Amino acid sequence: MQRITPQEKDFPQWYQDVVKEAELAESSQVRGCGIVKPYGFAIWENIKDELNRRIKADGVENLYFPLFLPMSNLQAEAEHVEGFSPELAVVTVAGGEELQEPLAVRPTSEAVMYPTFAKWINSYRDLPLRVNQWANVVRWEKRPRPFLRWSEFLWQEGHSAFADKNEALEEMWRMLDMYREVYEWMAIPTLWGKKSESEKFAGAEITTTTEVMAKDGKAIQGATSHHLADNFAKAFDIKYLGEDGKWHFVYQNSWGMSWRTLGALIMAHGDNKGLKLPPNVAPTQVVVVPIKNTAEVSKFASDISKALAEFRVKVDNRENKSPGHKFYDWEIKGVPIRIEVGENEVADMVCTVYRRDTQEKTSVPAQHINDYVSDLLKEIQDNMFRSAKEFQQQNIVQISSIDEIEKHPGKFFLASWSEEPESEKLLKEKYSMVSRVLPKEYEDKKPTNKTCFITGEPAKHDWIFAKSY
RNA sequence: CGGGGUGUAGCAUAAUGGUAGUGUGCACGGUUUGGGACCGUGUGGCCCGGGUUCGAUUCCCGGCACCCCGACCA
Repeated sequence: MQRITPQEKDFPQWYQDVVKEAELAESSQVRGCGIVKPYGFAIWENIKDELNRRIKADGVENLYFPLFLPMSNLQAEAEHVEGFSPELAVVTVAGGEELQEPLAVRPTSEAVMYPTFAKWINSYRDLPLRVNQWANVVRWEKRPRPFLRWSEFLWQEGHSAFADKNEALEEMWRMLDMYREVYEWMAIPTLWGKKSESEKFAGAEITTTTEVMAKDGKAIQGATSHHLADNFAKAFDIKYLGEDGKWHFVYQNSWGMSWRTLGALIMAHGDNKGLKLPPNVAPTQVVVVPIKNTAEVSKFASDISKALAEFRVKVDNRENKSPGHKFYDWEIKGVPIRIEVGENEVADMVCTVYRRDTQEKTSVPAQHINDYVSDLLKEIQDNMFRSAKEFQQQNIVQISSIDEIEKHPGKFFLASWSEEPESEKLLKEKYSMVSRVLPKEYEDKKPTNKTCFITGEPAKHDWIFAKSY
């Protein structure tokens, strides 16, 4: 029975199948709002814990601001309101009464937090202010997709204010580095750097991004770190009295990563057997499957799991499921290592170890199982990153003319670009593709070609282009 | 918001103007267990409103919901 559509047949369907069959999430009664099931949420919690640890280690404090904000707050920053109005959810009635001023449900919290920042910040001694919140936000998107673009989603959003613009810029890049490292911790390589003018966050001066390549060659915007300059400071009147005795506007950043990371994780690693999880993120790193439920085999399985207690290990003791059924279940869920134990293993005092990434089976003496698993988890983690990196590099095609795009469906493109907004519009109309990122490593380099691949005008930098989710 | 499609059991599906069938799941009993076990018993269903008709799950009209394609999308 084929429960998962092969990737090569219909990639979006494969994705939906994996989300369902791996029991990550399901849809709810409200269109576009998803229910994250325990297995999916456990993965998110692992990512979240890792990210939260890094955020705190960088000296940022967690706090919490409300879900609602007065509509007028959003209108303070012109580009910001223009960018977010179309996807707002608005409350007009509360407590049985029509509200005098409607309340927006936050689509992001700049306009929620910054009026308060204006109160908190008075002196240069109050800077830098660096805070973060874990929260839900709502963006009523036209076409939702599980994890990647649900109407409501969980994320963290960091917000900071500095006296010095350069200090702010340093932080923006440092936070982007943090996101890149978290992705690498998930065995996912990213392409990272600046966004183009048209792809910037509404209200930002600079948006930086980590772009992930899905297995179908589409891009996923993995996390973003923005420099807001003094745009919001002026809109919300956030200023401080400097050492010079004069008033100055602050320079601000905001940076966020959502559970879209799960979508990236699924699409960057998954195969036709289902999800494939790197050990760092896997809620269960090792599953022990007893082939038979005899007393001896059960005891052996239990002993093995005790020997592996330092890892996230689980014994699948379900009595009414055949071994084959259990194998499929854990493969769909992407558990990195499966240990099969039956009468043969008991007799020989060995474990049959299956690794999800390469699908290989090995026989390992029971007394060495802990060392073996310890090494193998590291090896799987490294191997998954290596193969994802290799895949990424093999699927970036360098082109010098826009016409070459149609010869390479499902690829990323590296091309020298004039950075003209009009040329990006043309690219979008013709190939439904936009710029994804100006990789940091190319920012200070001359472009490979002198002329723009779209317009033929002088090129400024080499950029990455791709279709996106 | 434009174009197309679909609403039948928890899920997946079939047939039908006259008592709605199958698979799967679920529950119970038994036999099983080295790649999605088997037998038996049981559980459970026609999106909403109106019209035509002796009779509508079926035909017609309206509504609502969801899915797909497009536009939109830190």
